[in-house]
Amino acid sequence: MEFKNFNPVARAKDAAQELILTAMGRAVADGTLPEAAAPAFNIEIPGDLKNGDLASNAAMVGARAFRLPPRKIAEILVEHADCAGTPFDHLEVAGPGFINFFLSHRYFEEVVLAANLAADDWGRTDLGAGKRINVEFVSANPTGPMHLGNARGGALGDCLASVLDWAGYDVTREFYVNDAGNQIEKFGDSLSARYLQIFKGEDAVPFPEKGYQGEDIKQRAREFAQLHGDAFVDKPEAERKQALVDYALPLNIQAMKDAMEKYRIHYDVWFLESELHKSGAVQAVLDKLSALGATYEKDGAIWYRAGEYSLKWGANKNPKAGEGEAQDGPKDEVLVRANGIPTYFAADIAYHYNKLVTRGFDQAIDVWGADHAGHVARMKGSMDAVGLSGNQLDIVLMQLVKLVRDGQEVRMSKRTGKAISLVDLLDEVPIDSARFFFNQREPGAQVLFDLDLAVKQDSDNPVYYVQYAHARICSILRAMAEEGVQLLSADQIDLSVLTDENEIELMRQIGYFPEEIATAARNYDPARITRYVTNVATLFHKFYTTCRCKGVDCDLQQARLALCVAAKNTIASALAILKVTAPDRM
RNA sequence: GCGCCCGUAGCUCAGGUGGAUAGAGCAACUGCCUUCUAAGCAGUGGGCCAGGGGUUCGAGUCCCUUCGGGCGCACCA
Repeated sequence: MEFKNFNPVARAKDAAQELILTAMGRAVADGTLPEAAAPAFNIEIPGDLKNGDLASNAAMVGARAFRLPPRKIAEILVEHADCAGTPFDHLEVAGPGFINFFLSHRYFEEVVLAANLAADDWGRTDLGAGKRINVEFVSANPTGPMHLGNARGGALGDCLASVLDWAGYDVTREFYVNDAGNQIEKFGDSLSARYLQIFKGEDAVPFPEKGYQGEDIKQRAREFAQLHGDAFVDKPEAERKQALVDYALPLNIQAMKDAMEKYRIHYDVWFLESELHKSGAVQAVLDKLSALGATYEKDGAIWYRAGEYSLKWGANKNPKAGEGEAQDGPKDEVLVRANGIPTYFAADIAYHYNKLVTRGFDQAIDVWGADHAGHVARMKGSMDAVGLSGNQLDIVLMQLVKLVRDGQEVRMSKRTGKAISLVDLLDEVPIDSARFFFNQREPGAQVLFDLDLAVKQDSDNPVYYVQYAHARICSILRAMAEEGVQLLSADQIDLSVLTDENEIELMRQIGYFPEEIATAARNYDPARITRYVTNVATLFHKFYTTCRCKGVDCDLQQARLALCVAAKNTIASALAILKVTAPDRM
């Protein structure tokens, strides 16, 4: 049997579907059911496993079409179903007309086999069929240190990318560096003011009102002053600013790269916004929009006719539309300011055009903070406007992080620069803990990050619960090796002896792994993986306390060791997706 | 004011396209270490799924509404 891309759950569901359709056909053929089109029905995993391993509502939704009571239809279908050659042992009718499917033991044996033999690839599927996806995340401004929100965005984006990779997509991780435009101007103004203050005194040089207040700006200015002394004090402002930015920006970008690497995030691409301006890509996309009639001029600026493009993606209507704007559409957007400088929005359109056309990605995913929600509709709409499709760009909106310490919310302030930075966080909290925490909640849910809990090195911290399961398995394998027990290959072992309830439940959970990854990929929700791996750990701990490997008869011992290896491979792979370490001992 | 997200145990949260008796982890209480790691396991208590209407065989899930949180509505990014 080939276990590449094996997904037991998907296969069982397909088999169940097939089984019902075949039974329906037979029943119609022999006249027990009237001639009727097969209704659309579900195959699902029941909440209570007493109701079978899988269940279908086929009889209930077919009541109208077949003009018979649901239970009667269910009985007819079960009578006409043949489980031979399927993953099922038998079928039952229950409740108001559910058809419940009970898996054969062979199914569970195949799960153990697959998880052993596929080894590091257990869990992978070909759902994505090699489609090229670009996942862009964090993309923090290089003008200052990254904050807690970036930490969540990093963990989320990186794990989302992993999950897509495991689901068979060809994934590129990307960081968009905003090294151009307004905020770089502000960056330069701030640096210049701090530099001059060093030589002229803080009171003598006014700090720009909208400048960056952070200590990091002062630090860069001091470093620059140590290198160049007062050589730039009397230079023209533009020249001084340029020199300061040229000095500080690469250092800031490098600092972000270092922090991300420490956080175990490795980007395939660091994409510079400035390249889009230099290469003429921004101008090209402006020309294209203009040729397609999506722009107009007003008050010296070039505007984007948001209209139906944004509306299609759920944008607000603009209650006070100005002159030239559609009265019943969303607000139009400036692409090129009256001063001739393109806006961030213009560059962003060019950037996504670059992803989808120039670099030929099939799909782009952006992970954004919820504070950018207002940008979603017009960004997707602009893809339609340049002749692509808004469907090719998916935005994952992430709610912001609340930090709790000593039971108190720690307020973050961007303005004073007193926010807890990502670097501070990583100094204080173990990486395993941080990555696990940030992936416990779905993107749309607010995260409460409890610093005290994250730092704790005990069982209150859920990451250790999972890691401990892995370490325990390794410990069993070590103990067996010390006793001189030879591990047979899983396909040489009689797995039919694994009949304890705890063994069955562990095997069942292990079998969910590929489908769990696939669902996480489909829903862009890597938080499923932390919940899943916690479940596996729970079932392993139960198995551990009731089913011993040491001191049992040889056949049972081999079978249990194979189950241990299956659990170990599953936990290790799930943790690998999260980029959390899987220790051999604790 | 307009729009988006959210409201489930004391706390933090799960509950794929509506399904069978609403779950987990913390916290509280009670048990279990001469045997592969007790960072573990077993058990007890705890709920008008924010309130109110509707849709149907069936609603935590879908629709409307009220209340209560969060976030957006720039020639910022």
